[in-house]
Amino acid sequence: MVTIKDVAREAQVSVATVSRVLNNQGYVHEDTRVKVEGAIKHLQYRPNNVARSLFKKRSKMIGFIVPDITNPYFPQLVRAVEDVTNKAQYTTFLCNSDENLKKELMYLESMQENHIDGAIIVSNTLQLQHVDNVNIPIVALDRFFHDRIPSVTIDNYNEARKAVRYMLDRGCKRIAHIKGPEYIENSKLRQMAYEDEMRENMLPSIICNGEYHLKKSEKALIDLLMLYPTIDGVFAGNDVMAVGALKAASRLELKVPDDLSIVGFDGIEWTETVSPEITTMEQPIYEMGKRAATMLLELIDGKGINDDHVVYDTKLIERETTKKQ
Amino acid sequence: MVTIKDVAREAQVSVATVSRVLNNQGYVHEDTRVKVEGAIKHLQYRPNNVARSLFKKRSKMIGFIVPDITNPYFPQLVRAVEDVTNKAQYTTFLCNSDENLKKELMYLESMQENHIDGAIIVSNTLQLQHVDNVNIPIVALDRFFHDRIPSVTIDNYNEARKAVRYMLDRGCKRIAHIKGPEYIENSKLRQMAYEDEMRENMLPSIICNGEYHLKKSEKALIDLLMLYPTIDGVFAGNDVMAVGALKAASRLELKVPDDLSIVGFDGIEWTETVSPEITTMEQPIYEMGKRAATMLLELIDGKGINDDHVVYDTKLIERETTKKQ
DNA sequence: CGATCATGTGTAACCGGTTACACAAATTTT
DNA sequence: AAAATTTGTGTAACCGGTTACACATGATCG
Repeated sequence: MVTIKDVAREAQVSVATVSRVLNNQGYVHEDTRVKVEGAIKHLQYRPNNVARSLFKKRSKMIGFIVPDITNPYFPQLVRAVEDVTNKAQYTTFLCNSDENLKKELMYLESMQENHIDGAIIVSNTLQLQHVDNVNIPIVALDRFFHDRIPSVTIDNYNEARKAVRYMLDRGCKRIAHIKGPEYIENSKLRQMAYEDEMRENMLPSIICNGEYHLKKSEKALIDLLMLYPTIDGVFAGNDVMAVGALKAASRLELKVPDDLSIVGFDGIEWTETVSPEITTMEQPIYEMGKRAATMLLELIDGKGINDDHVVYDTKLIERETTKKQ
Repeated sequence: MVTIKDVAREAQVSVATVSRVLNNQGYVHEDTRVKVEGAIKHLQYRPNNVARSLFKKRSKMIGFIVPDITNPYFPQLVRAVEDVTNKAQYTTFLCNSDENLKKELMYLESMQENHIDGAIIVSNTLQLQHVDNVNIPIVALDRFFHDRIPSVTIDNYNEARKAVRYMLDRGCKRIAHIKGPEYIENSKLRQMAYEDEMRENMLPSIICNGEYHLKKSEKALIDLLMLYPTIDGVFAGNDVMAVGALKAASRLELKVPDDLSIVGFDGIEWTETVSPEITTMEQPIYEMGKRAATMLLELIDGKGINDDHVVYDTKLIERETTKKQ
């Protein structure tokens, strides 16, 4: 391995001078700079970032904890974060927590040990106390974390109400809801929104559990539709379950949207891969990832952030699973 | 930050002793061990992995270069790699190359600078020379790289022939192929297999270009079917394009599989989210990721690997887009 | 009972960078 | 022309660990 000493010897200067050239700071005579750069090129020298991190206490790495990268909501988020951080010369390391506190804590420790400069976290299980003794900037993404932890989210409650209201506007009366897991705050908020909107319209709520899971929501909806065949609309707690709902309709040979309207939530690509394409509340997923990453970099650079809690709007994408006005 | 010196002072021993306790090696008296462990717990000490890496020249980090994490083939691969490497106390850092040589080289450099212990690479653009001056173990995944670089792949050519043969067996005669990008070796092999299998059965080839892209393949197939409405089968170069083909059929109100059979390739989850579910040649994606990661760890540990080039079989999953025998 | 070996611990060099500080030479200011 | 400042470079301490080596003590053995 070529070290800074080798370069110094080759260029007949001290290591300090080489370091100055590398970091482009302090005084270096033009002739010396040329000599050193020549030596660097000649020896194919690459500075050792580990040594550098040790001294500077900056690793140029950030961590990203997601529940599960195979969940189709997350790849875009990861991509966005990577795009931003890489542009700023940071590398991202990825952790799948499976919504499991133990794993999350393990990852946080590992991040600490590796001198990570900051972290982005999608979690409902982590508590303030857990991240408090990790002494690095943290941004919460997709899920609100704590007043003191900056976050990038959407307003799940109000956007979900909009979705239900839209279905009501389009003439649905007997709308069912496929809910996600209760321990996920977002999922709970969407359910509450559905219930409140229905209640305010003097309509009964009817809910089944899809667990954020395609097959489970398909099965749950089939069972529900057998019991209550007059259901004319389904608001799914997320797109994965909306796809499940569509499959259920297909199994039961219901026409979508004529017999049954379906609205999803999230705006993942799956909703466009199926026929008919699914109407959904689209989150600006990539944009959210970008924003979180940008905020994190600012925090790392010690810049205060103006709006610590960014809340994005969703966009109703009218597709083929709801009736046109 | 609590350092090893703080612990040494607290436990009234030398740093060497603390280090011995931490690494569980060398002689340490039981009483001393207890004292040190007490101090560690008391001070909440966590060793600094950066310092450790600097001396040991082992960072306990591995790199993973994929073309694009938002491509639905890759998340499972990433997940598998992470699961294996994390179990061995490694962290994984992820890089999206966009099949772009410049980015790949940039990432390789960054890995070198960060003293990465090894890398897994999905690439067609990188050449041996590029990875040769990076002096770390490398495993190629999904795509064959070079004789000297261990790899985990499938036999694209023969498995694709099986797929076409299966369609012929099921009575399809006028089978078209939606091909992927030519610069991707796997895609080229699958196309060749299609052509060879058709030729050997005295049947003409008919090919359109889907670019591994849903919308493009949908459009390409619609155009093709307009010109040649008697096509009775489509072998898609991957599942994403098979989904596109299914949408095309739906647009043209063709019945699948009665009017048109469709077979995909890869075995990604998308094929199960649509109706009808798509028949596909399933790759053991998770298994492949696991294997590649395991091989890499062995290489890092200096163990020679017996079979440097692992080739997995695919499995024909008969679903609803092909006729039952 | 002296030699040999296992056990237990500390000192200091080392990993590969960065930078505070010292100092000399060149340049500018007064 | 002397003083002050800017420019250019090297020495050595430092970041937080690991480990070779030295040394002391106690146990084992012929």
